[in-house]
Amino acid sequence: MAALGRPRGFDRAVALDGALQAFWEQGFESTSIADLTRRLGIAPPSLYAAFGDKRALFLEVLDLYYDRFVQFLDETLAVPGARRDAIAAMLLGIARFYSTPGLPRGCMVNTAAAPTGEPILLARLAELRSSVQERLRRETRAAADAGELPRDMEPDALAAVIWTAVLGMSMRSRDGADRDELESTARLTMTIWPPVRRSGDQS
Amino acid sequence: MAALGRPRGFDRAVALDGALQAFWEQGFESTSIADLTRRLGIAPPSLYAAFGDKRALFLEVLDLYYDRFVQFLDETLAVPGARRDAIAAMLLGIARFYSTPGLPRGCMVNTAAAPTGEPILLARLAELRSSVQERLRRETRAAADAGELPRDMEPDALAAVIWTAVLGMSMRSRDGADRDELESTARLTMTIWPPVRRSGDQS
DNA sequence: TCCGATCTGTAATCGTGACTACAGAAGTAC
DNA sequence: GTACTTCTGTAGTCACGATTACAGATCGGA
Repeated sequence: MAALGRPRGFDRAVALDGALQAFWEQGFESTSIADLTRRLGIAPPSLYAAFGDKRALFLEVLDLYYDRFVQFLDETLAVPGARRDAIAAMLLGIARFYSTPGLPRGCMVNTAAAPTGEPILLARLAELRSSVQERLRRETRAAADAGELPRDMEPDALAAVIWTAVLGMSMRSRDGADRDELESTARLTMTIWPPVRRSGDQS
Repeated sequence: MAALGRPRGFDRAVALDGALQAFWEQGFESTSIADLTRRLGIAPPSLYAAFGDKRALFLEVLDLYYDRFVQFLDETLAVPGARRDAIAAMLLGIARFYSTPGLPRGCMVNTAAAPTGEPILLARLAELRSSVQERLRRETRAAADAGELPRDMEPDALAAVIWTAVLGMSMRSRDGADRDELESTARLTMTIWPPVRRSGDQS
């Protein structure tokens, strides 16, 4: 099980996390290999041996980021009770996530990385966004099935508005919006969806 | 009045419009000088003589784009009647603008151009966004002064939500959302702001 | 017609950034 | 200890893209 040859002189997971920070802050294009080697304290050949080229490293970083984000979604949406409350909590949680001290501003998938002229990376980013949007649609459809939506409200249209708010909050965070402002937007956005008292509800 | 020396062999305004298209579609970084000279049909020295360097050209393009956008805002918001109706029309107009056939998708200031590593350009873009956001705030404050807002609704928070929708719609347009979807989002977003019957209103 | 001024096209220059050749170091297996 | 394998550090290579030098072209004015 022990690896043959000289062992790697750095922790791969730590390096990947460092690359995540760098790409998240500066995006794909303006994060140079020199930036990465300086930040991670390893020389270019080590980087290339461990992760492949810059694109492959970025894709791996994306997966890491996305997995964490999905885990957050799962935890937030798993709470029992009205779907509306879970989604409201999720939107508020995203507002807070986008304004977490110590983390880069906004969402890496939405705003930070825009590698124009890198079709493969752009496609992957779009795929991840699409996946989250689809997840939101599942939630609002479930809410509709549970009778939590007003009769004239399309679940897909509701999901689209919420998704639009997520994207917009990410950009506003990049532009310097503070936590209070984002939370306010999250709350106000949810007023689109009036709580529908279901037959049998208390209070 | 006639210029001295050999006259320019191309129309400066047409070239500027071509550069606008190119930057809008591809962003600053991945639009190369070669792209521009090919598209505009002029050689590099002519481009540099007419516009200065790439950054200066981009800034001039930005001004052109922004002036047109502000003109659109002015026209849409100048209609008499309830401010809410004007703002709803503006949001709907933006949804349509972001999905205009023949134009690049989304807003150039919001999404297309993200010249990471170009602080001056980033600052200018942020400045333009901030300016539009401030414009929205003026509108919602005016609406509040006119008694069009519910008592517990902060005009700045309302402006922030609308601005968030603008940013989000721009990104969704880039991701392929069609006109119907964006219009639906614009309408649903405005349900945040319930029309308040003012004393003396008819119907 | 001749001159100075300005534009145009070709073909460089020049810097930057991704990527790698190579020599040495540091492990395991025998 | 020796052979084999894999990592590390230095110092490149190589391509690409912004920018410009230079020679020729085209204009108004004398």
